[in-house]
Amino acid sequence: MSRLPGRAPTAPPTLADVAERAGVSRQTVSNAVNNPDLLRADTLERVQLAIAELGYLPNRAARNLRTRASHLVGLRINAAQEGTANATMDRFVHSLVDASREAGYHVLLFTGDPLDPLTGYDDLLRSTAVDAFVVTDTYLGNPQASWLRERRAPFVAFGRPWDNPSATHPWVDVDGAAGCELATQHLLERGHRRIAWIGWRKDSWIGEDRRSGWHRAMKSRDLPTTGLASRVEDTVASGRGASEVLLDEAQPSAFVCASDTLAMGVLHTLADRGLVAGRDIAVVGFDDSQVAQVVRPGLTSVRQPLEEVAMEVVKGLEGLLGHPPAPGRGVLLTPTLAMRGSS
Amino acid sequence: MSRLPGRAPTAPPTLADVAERAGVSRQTVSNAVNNPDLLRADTLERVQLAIAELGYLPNRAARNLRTRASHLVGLRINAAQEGTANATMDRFVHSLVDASREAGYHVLLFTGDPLDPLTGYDDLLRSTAVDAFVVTDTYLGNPQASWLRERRAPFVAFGRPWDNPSATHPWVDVDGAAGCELATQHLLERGHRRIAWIGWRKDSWIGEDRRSGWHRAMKSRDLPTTGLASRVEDTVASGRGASEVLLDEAQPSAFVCASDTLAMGVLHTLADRGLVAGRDIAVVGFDDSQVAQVVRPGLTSVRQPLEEVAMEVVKGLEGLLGHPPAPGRGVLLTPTLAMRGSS
DNA sequence: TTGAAAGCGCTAACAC
DNA sequence: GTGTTAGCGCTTTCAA
Repeated sequence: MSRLPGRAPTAPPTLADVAERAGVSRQTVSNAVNNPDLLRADTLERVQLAIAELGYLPNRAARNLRTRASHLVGLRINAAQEGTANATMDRFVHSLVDASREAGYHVLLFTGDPLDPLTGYDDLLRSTAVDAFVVTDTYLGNPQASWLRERRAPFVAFGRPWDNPSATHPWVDVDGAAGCELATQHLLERGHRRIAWIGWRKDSWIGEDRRSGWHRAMKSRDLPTTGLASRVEDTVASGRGASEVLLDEAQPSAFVCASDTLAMGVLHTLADRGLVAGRDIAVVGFDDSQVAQVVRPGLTSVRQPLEEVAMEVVKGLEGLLGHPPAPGRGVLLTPTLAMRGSS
Repeated sequence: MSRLPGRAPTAPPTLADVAERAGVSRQTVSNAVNNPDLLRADTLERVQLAIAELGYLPNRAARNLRTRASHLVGLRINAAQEGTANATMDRFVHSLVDASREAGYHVLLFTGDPLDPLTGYDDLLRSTAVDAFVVTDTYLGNPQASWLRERRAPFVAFGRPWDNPSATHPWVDVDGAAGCELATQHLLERGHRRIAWIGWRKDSWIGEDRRSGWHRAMKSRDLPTTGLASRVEDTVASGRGASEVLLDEAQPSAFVCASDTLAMGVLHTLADRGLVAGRDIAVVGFDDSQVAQVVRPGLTSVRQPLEEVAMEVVKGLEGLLGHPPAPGRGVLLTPTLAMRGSS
């Protein structure tokens, strides 16, 4: 197999290698790869044979340089919080990697200062390391959105632009209110009437959204909600404390929680008091975490369709990066309820 | 700000832009970035000023093409298994991304067929998309190792070459035997004498290694192990079943498990029988998963030092990719014990 | 339908 | 110390 001089014996074959072997010019090989219909059938076949024999694959760097695209999508991940029962991000990452591959993209991970939502984005952007971003940490609104927009950086958000409903960037989100409504209805169907809510502090858009689903379901049956709601931090201890107070002061027969973490707190309280989850008191969480799946007696939980989210995110990316660009709009997906022993 | 003709107004500045602004040649700018000590102080300052004013950052694709390096590390992730209590991979990913950044690398994620350990690697390698791989799924030995080695692909493994102790590639692993020995000793110190083991089937190298730690600790005190060990699948149900049998037939006062998943099964059995974990029977798991952290009464668990693992992996990568290459060898790290209510 | 020329932005090698 | 030249491997004109 002849090679250009000066190449290391292990260097991957280049266009020129294939061209030489197939007896055509380099451009013809390029066309065979990128615009096969331009070639005559027999030429194409010859080139493809050479490609297969050599195991040729286009050099990414060269292609990236020439096409001004990296086929890389940047995703910023924050360290998973210990002591909580949330693995949303991880399930999403897996799904995103899968969905991206089918669209010809790879996912590039980076980290940033959890307190500064912007770190990390800038460097990747200016060095043209990625074609676009997937932005996930929109729980506090997203300053990234306007920042990225200013810089004309393509991005799709997992999470609504809570703080700016008129934002025009593509986003995908899961309808937390619908999820909690589903959870509450499930409990109503089971005969519960005094259903308590344990959620997050009022400054969390997501928390208030989820709460509204519980509230809506209760109101649709003209059931009271006063005194049945609590807003706390997202920790097991807070969920435990809140459920103790609610149990004492409002006698609920069921709890809907904004997270599995809080729901675990409720399970602790029940066990402390010799109550059995699912028999004496029903509990529903949110996220369908591993914890929900393995804890006794199984925690019923709202499950986000993250595979779908990832697919929609990638659709959005394809729109953004396509020729011509076809910017998508917001997509809201409905979660499901994973039912287990706790209800 | 003058620009070369034909550039889109949003295109990032290039070396040429900086050179023009600073009144030097392009090469000098390149040197200012890559070999600052070659420049005279005042020239350097002038160039750096221009770089700052323009917000210049070298174009990755161009640099990659020229240097034949992508500064990307490939990591294959498999879908997290639902219904288990294992988040090792996710904690590792976070740590790896962090450690890599400090070394100037980014992590590129890809997926593969869980049944075929090789899919995904080949394409990235042949398209020179990554400089190296981090290989993690070595639980069945690692066919990737010899395959990657054959292709002269640099890689560092998280996991020992169980099936080939003479393998020469760099690897980092956590001493599971030491972890389980630690766990068992902890229980011995608490006064337990009949300590049972629940682990994985015999074809798991990792499982046998962990088991050996329990065995060693027991033997060091001349305690019997016969009838006290069980080998099952890594599911909650299996852990539950195994613990029922052991409890009936061997009357252990404590369990050491090869995973938190199995330990959760034990907790189920205890609850079924009205026994209290940590008071009546002690339980220790392995992985320090979220589940261990939030379940009642807290599951004592062996915690892998994944941050350290990631750092060592990156050290290995730096050695492999450095000039000259300094291939590292195996590194074995010792886990710690996260103590909680279950013991 | 195929080939020749140019150039993406950068850095290695060498000349000044 | 600084500038000039060449070329990494590819795709995009445009000509044949």
